[in-house]
Amino acid sequence: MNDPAGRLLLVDGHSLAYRAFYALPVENFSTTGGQPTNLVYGFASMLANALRDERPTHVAVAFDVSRQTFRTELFPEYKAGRARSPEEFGGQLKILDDLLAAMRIPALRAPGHEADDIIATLTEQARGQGLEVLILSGDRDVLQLVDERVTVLYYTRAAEPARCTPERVAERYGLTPRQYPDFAALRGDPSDNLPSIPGIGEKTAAKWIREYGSLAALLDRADEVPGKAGERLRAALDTVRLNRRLTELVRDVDLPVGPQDLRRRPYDLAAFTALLDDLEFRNPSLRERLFAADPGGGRDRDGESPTVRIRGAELTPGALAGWLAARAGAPVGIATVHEWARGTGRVARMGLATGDGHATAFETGRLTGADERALAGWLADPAAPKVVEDAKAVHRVFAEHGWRVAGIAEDTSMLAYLLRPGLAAYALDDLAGRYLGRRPPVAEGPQWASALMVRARMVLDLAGLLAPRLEATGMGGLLRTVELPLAGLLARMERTGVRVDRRMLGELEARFAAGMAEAAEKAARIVGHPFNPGSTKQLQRVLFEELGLPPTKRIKSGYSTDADALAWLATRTDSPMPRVLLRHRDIARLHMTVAGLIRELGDDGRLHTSFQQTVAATGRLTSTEPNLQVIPIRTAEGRRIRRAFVPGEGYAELLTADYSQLELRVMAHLSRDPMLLEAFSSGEDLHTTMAAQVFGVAPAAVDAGMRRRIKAMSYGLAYGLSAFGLAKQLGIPVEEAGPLMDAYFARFGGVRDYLDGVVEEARRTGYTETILGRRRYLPALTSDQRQRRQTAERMALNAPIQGSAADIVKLAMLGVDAALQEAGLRSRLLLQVHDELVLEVAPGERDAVAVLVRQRMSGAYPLAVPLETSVGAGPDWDAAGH
DNA sequence: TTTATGACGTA
DNA sequence: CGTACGTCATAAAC
Repeated sequence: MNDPAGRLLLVDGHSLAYRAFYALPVENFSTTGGQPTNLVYGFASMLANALRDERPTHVAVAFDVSRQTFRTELFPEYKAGRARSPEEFGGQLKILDDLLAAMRIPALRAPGHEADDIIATLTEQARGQGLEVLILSGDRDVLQLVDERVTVLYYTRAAEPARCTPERVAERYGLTPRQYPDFAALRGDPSDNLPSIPGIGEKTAAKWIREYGSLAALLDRADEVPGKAGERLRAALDTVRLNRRLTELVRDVDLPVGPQDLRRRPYDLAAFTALLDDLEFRNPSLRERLFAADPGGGRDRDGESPTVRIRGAELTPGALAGWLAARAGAPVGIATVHEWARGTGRVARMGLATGDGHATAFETGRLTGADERALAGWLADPAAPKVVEDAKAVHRVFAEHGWRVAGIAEDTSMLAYLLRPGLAAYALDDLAGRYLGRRPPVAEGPQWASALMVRARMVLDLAGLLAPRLEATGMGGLLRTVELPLAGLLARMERTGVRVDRRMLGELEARFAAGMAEAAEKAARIVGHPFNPGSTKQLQRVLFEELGLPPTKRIKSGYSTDADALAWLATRTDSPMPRVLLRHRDIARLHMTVAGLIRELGDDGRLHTSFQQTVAATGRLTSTEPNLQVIPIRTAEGRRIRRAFVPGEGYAELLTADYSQLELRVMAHLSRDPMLLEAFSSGEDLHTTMAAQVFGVAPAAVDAGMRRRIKAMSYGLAYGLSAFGLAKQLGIPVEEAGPLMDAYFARFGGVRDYLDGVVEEARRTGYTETILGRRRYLPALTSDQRQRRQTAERMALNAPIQGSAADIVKLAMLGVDAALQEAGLRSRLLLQVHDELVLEVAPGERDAVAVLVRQRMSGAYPLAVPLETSVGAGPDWDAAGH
């Protein structure tokens, strides 16, 4: 049904918001910052579906302004008795306004009137202009507007709204739409608090309206209505008349816009994507539906850049050398397509673009020999500035061709990460919408060449936008002297990988699998039937129902079965079950780790992890596929896995070097607490020295328990530990933990002052800062929700400590790598595990490497306390540890 | 098939 | 009611 005049979709905003809010459990929908999003999510989803299914040419959303309307003037009890909406409701309505603004959909409000009245008014006007009207609502009052050209999409709990046409209304109520408000007035409406007539229900009300044709006719002839029901009607005439005035929708509200002003417009893509990111809406289906509903198409046409038309074409063979030479010295944006995913593989195709509007694209496999040499030379030229989307990936993929890359001047993902860490993703496709208001074309299919040119230009434009912002925040140096050089180093480490003994891993896998089976059988014997100990749900049934063990901590799905809970159960019962389950957990965990390593192992017998440089909000690196930062170390069985990490062909040993108490030293440096500084310079065991201070005894008199408590508190403080948490950690009553903290701060008060000060300053400025100026923004610090605010406070006091430690380790990595090269050694960095570096040592280089690593690590950054590094070497990772 | 949850390893 | 992560298996939703 295509209508030249168009289709107008009118949405009852409050009604839809209300449905969304109660349809989706608020506890499942909130950002990591604690902002509830269930309402916005549900609303966006319903709206996106309606836009997709109805394809309206015009759209508006109407909202109630407040409860004060002409109806409450007439009838103060109108809608009284409705439960006050929870606080999460109103807050999300504000976000809804932002969402609609970004989608360029008008949000209409009219003081003194309800959303329904606005809808009725626009419907009336649209009817006059020949528009088809669709009304999306969960409120039946709008049914009175239905006619041949006006359909109500009535939202119930069902997934799809019901299409209410005149036929449907007749079917459902036996009434015409015009008769609906008559019927509603007679019946009353509990949700609007309209009184009903005792004894008169839906059936009678509908019958009367049908018989008499209208409410007016019925009331005129009220005397003729027979029986008890007639008496009741006559007793309630005033009520019914009032009801009728309340149910009639106003069709001439004074509005600043008419239907013609509601024509759909392209999204404000920058605002729109930024909002989706802020809300942490990552559901691809929702995102896709919302983008698909953008009348702007959400996608750029080929060949156009934000500011200029790109002049370029797929490269003629032999032309690349000339193209590059003509642009000598100018920053060139690069976009690539790899042969396989994960930032690895060779480069299949690439696009290049400069700021003057020139661009080109080509397949690397079809370059002439001269072009290939020109490209390799240009890539390796530090004086040829390159602007890329992901420097580490660029280093890695070009290395597959044997080409070294130098002169990377900007990296858009790094820029965006430093400017705003903690976002879900920093790929071009994520950033372009937010910052350029455009969506990059997909570099596939017949249009790949122009798409790559546009993408390359977008990379360049994005960097042009972000780089000045980064300079303004003082993080330019961090980018250029730490992160960009580190990207090259990480690419090398990833490509190198770490050798593992496949056979040893295979044996461990079998051993752990057997151990799991054994523990599972033991558990089955105890309860009398087999079950899956890996299933939390089955575990809960076995423990708390079948064995009747005492309840543990409550979680969403019942009672917790985590290690703490099982250990507690073990002390509370004679049943061997908790211990068997703990054993099963341990082995299952080890099995999983080993199986994962085996799966990731390449044909070269080495594990090539990926280091993520733009994930952790504090500035740390992370490791994925496999995650080599979580290889077990605490138990003997776990360390067996470390023994499988060995030096590769041509190398003699592994060497590990780690910082001692790096975060505590950072805390001492940042707080300048005199006692803590002194404790570090004494050279004695740190925790013992501190315990002696706190407990007021000689260091020799400090026992293991005292030391343990102080150590736990020192580390805990850097995480925002409370007395309650400390008590739980140490297994002591809160009444003991409080005084312990007081005693600690009596000696190390500077630490407390510092931690308080960090939070205070972050609240003022909106962000925390590390020693290298790396920022973390924490807007939740000023939240009026306590829980949210306190979480942000803990993040605020931890971020400078963890982040500065990360800064130092990154500096150390660069220092170590540079020193190895300067010394002409073959030994090389393999892994970083937060405060530990793992190297592969060439024969005969161990002592030189040990000295150099210690020097560079301890000298990475001057702190107010010495940076101590311990170094060990051995035939495997476990043996190298200390 | 995809997404959410609980659990747990590391620093 | 202690920060920062990634991975897995299971269960639920689809």
